[in-house]
Amino acid sequence: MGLFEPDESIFRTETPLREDYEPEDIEERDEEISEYVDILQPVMNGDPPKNIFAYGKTGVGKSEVTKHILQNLKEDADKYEIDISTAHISCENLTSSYQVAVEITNELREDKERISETGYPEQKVFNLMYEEIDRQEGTVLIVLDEIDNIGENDKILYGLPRAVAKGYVESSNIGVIGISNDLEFRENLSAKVRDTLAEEEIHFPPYDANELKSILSKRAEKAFYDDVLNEDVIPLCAALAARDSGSARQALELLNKAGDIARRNEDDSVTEEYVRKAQKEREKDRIEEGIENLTTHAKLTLLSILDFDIKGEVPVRNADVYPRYKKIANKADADTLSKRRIHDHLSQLSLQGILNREKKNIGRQGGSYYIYELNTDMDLVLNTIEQDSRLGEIPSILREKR
DNA sequence: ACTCCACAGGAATTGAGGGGTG
DNA sequence: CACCCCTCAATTCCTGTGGAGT
Repeated sequence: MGLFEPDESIFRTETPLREDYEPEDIEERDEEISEYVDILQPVMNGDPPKNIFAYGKTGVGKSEVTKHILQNLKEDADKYEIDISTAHISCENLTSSYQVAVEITNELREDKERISETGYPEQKVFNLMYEEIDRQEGTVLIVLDEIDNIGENDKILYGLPRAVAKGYVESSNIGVIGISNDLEFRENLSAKVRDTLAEEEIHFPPYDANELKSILSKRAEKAFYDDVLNEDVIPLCAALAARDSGSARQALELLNKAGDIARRNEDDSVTEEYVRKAQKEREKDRIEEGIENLTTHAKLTLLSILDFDIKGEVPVRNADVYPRYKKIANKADADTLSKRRIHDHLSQLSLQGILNREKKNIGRQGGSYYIYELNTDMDLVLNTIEQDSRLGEIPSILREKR
């Protein structure tokens, strides 16, 4: 018997549950689709496209619907020999207009002619980008997915929509479709950017439990063998996801993971219990990933809190954490950061849900401050941090103190 | 109602590390 | 090689804040 063999107990195929799966038909988003169609209709007559701002929380179908719409638009345009090109830019790891401009340029270029991500002056990159856009003919639709990542730095959102008017681009029309899951992002845009970018808006509401149920059922039919799922599994996944985020991604992940666990246990049916386990595992994975990606000093900060926690001396305030952090950093042979910086790290760790914090105010005697405590299992923290060799013996020393 | 503590968090700046051109 | 560009963690400096004590 080999190391591997086909497994036919649970999954036919996991593909329909994966994040990158593109279904033929989009479920439960008819309204948004028809809004898109109405707005983009003029493009078919060769008129300049309107800029669109699509917003809604993660996993509510913004990207899926947008891809689906542009795919259809392109196919239909082809039939009538209308020139349309599209670029879908994921701004997930892009934090400035500069980086987005580089990415757009590279997306439109051949692979071997990609430009470097740093080094050029900003204006040069913008010019390269406009050149590349100009090379396309007809209408160019640029999707900026998760555009909120660029934060304050919204130069590109000002430049792109005006490129034609200003003469940087002559032979094509540009349409920008911004996608954001941060609802405040739109408000924080400068007025001149907001007016042009959010010419048209499409709002994606969270899915409710019923909508999730129907999405899950469709996918599950393809993914699982018949009668593998217990009756209440899909409703439970739908309910958990609807209550938490209304995200289809979360619901699908849950279902996939529940199946995974069933297979691991060599069970031939997926039960509600597995769904609940999957829910817990998901949370654990999220925290683990968060910790792994912390910088050395953020980890040292976290270990300082953990040290207090071991002795039951939580919650603690930054004023007390800082000296402890210094001690631990010295032991780890790292130089110590400023108090202000540790204050930022603590803030960041709290936002990620790794720490808990609570505001205190004792008036005249000391004004206001935060108190922190661990919001995560100690062993999970230690196990994860132990893998970072830069921290040497520190995690194991702390472990022994437990 | 007013005061006043000291911390939270914004703003400006730096310097090392990625890379470019000529 | 010299000189220029962008990014990001970190530093320094500083103002705004909320409520216990008066």
